[in-house]
Amino acid sequence: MAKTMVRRRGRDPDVTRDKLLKAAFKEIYRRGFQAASLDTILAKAGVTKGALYHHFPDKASLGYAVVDEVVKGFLLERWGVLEPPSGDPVTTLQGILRRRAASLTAREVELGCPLNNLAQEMSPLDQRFRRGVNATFDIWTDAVAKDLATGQAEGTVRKDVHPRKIAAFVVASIEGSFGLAKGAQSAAMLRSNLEVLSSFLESLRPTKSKRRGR
Amino acid sequence: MAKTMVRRRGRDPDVTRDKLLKAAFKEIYRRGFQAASLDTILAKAGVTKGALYHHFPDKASLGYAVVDEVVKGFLLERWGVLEPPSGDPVTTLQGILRRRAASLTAREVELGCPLNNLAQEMSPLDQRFRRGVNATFDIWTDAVAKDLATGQAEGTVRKDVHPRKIAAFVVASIEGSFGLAKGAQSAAMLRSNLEVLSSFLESLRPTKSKRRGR
DNA sequence: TGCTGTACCGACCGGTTGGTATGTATAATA
DNA sequence: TATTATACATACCAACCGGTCGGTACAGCA
Repeated sequence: MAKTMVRRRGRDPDVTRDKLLKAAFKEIYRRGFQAASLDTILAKAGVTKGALYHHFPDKASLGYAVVDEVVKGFLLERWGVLEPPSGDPVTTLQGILRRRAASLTAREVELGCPLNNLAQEMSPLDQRFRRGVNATFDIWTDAVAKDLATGQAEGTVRKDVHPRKIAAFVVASIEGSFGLAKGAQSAAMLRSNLEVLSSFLESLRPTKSKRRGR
Repeated sequence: MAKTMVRRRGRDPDVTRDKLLKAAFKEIYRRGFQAASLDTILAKAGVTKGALYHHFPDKASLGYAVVDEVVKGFLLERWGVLEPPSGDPVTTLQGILRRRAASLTAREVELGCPLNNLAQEMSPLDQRFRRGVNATFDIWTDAVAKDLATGQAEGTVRKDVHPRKIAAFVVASIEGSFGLAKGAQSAAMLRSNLEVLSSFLESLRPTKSKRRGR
């Protein structure tokens, strides 16, 4: 009740911060972090420079916050990392791939994966960016690896696969596919690559022929 | 003889242009194209602004030239695209992967693939960059696809694989692997991913068991 | 020898950048 | 109600950016 009170002007720090984060994300997604203009972000957010520098000490910190509070959730949600595992991991992963392929937007094909963009641009230039971005990639990879390991325990995944290795490869292939498709501006290429990855996942299932008993 | 004459000062346009290209490549590789400073490039090349703008109409054109005349050759050479195909394509590709994994430099792991960097940064911002970068990716993909098709004709590659689809996936996986490894700053991760890719390639060979006839 | 075009030099320019300093209205507290 | 801290607003700044422009040095040709 006290929180929802009158609120003259835009004077709500949480809302202001959020507008900043959203606008910054869009601008960074479009032009990259270094080329992103604070004035543009400010104009888009409808906020002044004073407000920005009240909430963040500098441009870099705004970027870190965008990674931690916008991009991270965005990615984890889109790749089903937040959902609890169900059924065998190969089928689950293939389902995610299929759904992502079906729901691609033109903007996604044009601009690629926001997390990967930041990773490529900023990793060599700023350790904190690198760590922030990488932490998210690790969460994703770990989730996939864990699913695969569970699948092995349940007999839906071959015993000779190394879960972490395969998980890292899956993530790399996905990001690489987005990257190539972004260069080629081709949703078809992206879908095709995701299909090939899906067939690769298929090969992780145990071979049914022969050796029934042990 | 006339060409090798006295040459007072640095007054040799080809040499000057080359210094510009080399210095620009390094600076762009380090910081990205947009963040690359002409003054830094000039200082590194030991050339003045007048010389730069004599050889190139603007910064973008310098960038295009770097792609066409430096990065393209660099990449095609490193991935064996220029070498004539020999033996079965799977073994050849695996060999290239192994050699690349063995010869990785710290700088490569830190900065990633120069062509992919440019592709990710500039594709959405500049059509000419996009086309230039993409032309090289196409040459690479085509070469792999052609090898695979030849392999199919010679019986060393399964008939049910779609050469271009697989080739695109291979290139995407390689670039994705470099990208992830760059973020993680891990040569080990890169090597591991290339190994997984190698095992994927293995699966493209015809299955020897059963159906001997036909 | 004089002329012309190429290759280069470097001072300078307007615009944009991230960042700061000062001021002020509002909300919380005493 | 007085005081203080928060949450902005705005004017301003030095540094740097890509790009321009007038001048110069030299090479080849008439």
